[in-house]
Amino acid sequence: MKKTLTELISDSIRRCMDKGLLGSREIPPLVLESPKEKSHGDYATNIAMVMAAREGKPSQEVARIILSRLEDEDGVIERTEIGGPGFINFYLKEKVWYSILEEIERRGEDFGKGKIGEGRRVQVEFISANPTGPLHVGHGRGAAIGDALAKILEACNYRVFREYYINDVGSQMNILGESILLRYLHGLGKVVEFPDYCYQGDYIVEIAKKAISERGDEYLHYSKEEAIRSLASFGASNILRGIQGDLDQFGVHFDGWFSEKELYQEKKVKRAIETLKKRGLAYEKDGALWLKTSPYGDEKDRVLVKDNGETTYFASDVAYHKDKFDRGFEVLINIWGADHHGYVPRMKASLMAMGKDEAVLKIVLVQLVSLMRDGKPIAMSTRAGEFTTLRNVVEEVGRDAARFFFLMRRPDSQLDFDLELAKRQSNENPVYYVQYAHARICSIIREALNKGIVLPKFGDIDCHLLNLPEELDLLKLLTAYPEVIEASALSLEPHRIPFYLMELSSIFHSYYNRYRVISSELELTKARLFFVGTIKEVIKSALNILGISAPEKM
RNA sequence: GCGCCUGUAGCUCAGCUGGAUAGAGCAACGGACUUCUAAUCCGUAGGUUGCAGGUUCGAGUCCUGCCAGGCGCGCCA
Repeated sequence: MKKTLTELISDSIRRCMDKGLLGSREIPPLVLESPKEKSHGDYATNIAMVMAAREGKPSQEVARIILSRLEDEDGVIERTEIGGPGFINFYLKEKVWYSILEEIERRGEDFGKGKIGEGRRVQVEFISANPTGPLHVGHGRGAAIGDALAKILEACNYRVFREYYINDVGSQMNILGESILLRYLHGLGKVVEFPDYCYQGDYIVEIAKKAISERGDEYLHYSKEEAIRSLASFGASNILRGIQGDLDQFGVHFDGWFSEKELYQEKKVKRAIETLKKRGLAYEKDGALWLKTSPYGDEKDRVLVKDNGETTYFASDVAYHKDKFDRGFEVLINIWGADHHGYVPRMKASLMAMGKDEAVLKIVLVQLVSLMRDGKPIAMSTRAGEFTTLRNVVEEVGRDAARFFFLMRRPDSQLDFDLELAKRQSNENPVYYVQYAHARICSIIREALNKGIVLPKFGDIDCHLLNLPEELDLLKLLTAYPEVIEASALSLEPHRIPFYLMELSSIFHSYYNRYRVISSELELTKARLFFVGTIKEVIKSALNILGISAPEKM
């Protein structure tokens, strides 16, 4: 609807310019908003005020000129007015809102989907936690956001590929191997010291036990280096399986798992470095090889190959991102923990060094999660790490509540996650509030069927019976649903959808308490029954995008 | 020291990319179940948008400087 109206207005402005009524040549970006105040119409635009300065005329007059050439062929506009400092307010005819009901029926599960993606291939890389331990709540937030964004983009006609980058190379792998080896030796009765820098969690002990039961004392015959390397790889694959299990339980599935180790095995890091050298963007200094990132906005150049011949983590990342492009992705979205934000400029710079536009890489920074219980923070030490795993949280509060809580806030604001609140089945908990609205509608429909009422189609109802203020508000919200999805996709902000759901549910609950859907008046019953059915569909669709279930009974 | 993020009601947070009188939920108080699910609803109260300037018709939103909190500034990953 917004789109239709926007076109009407810009057509009008164009006509005014053609006839010389307006002096400007270009139409500034047209902003159409739904005013909070109902007395300001269904939609309002500030275009006259924006143009006023350029035109050298008072904004009210500009507004009058624009309105004078407005041609509403389809007859969607009830009336217009010029308000306040020069807003143009539009009041639409009721029939406009009813048309959404027909659209929801016609498009079914596709309602809400848009096409701004134009089939572009986008890769969403998220979580990408090192395989050195189980996922914690912070990863959970990244997982929920990454997965929801992927679904949002899919709904906007992007072709989405979800990928997990496995950081299975480097010093943390050595530490993993060493940690397991020490537990392994201890398990075989050797006396060992367990240093602070090693991974402390009990899962390391479990992996060591597993190594013992599967391989016996085999590793005792290896050299220390050999044993560490072998146990690191044994441990990493075990931990990775655990991570996959955790994600499965959380309902997150990847299209691809990309191993850093394979990046090296396939010589992709070396080749990426060669490419950069050829472009004259890598140079040697102090025995190391540097990438010129500073010309592209980074504060200094970065090392690709250390003076000892080893490549840096940055080098693999450069190669990894080059590989993403080589695989044909047009847009890259990385979900990162906010503690990596210092890394953003150099990553973007490296893309520019490869001749890419930095805008094709979008990095969503996700802030920390503070776990709480009844308003009190839970200590997050590595030592007491057990309770902060994603698995434990999901087991305690459930998948739906966990997802909703993770998605409720803007990614870049810190999140307080209260376990007791997430479990509580009461009005303090927004998850159930939304799901309950869905279940209630299902219940109404069940009741109607019990009474032998045939579920109506759009063609069977008289929409004009739906003229209560609550009904019109709900219709307007349903109309806005596709716009919410699109805005989430453009801003990469999934939290807009939980907020939309809470608002929709709120008006529905209020409507439910005040009026009856099933009554003795058959025509009214039919109209309302169809109407609440469309609300149910939209709630279900939105929950589905968030990866949350829409129960029919609660 | 430099950089990034955050600062909005007692608490947790929105605020549609600069719009009209800043909004929700929770907590508090008072009400509503013989009617499609009370995991709900209705009402009351709650604000110097961290502080000070600036930009303009108009600022929670943009620019500058402070203050507070978090994070980052490696030839670690």
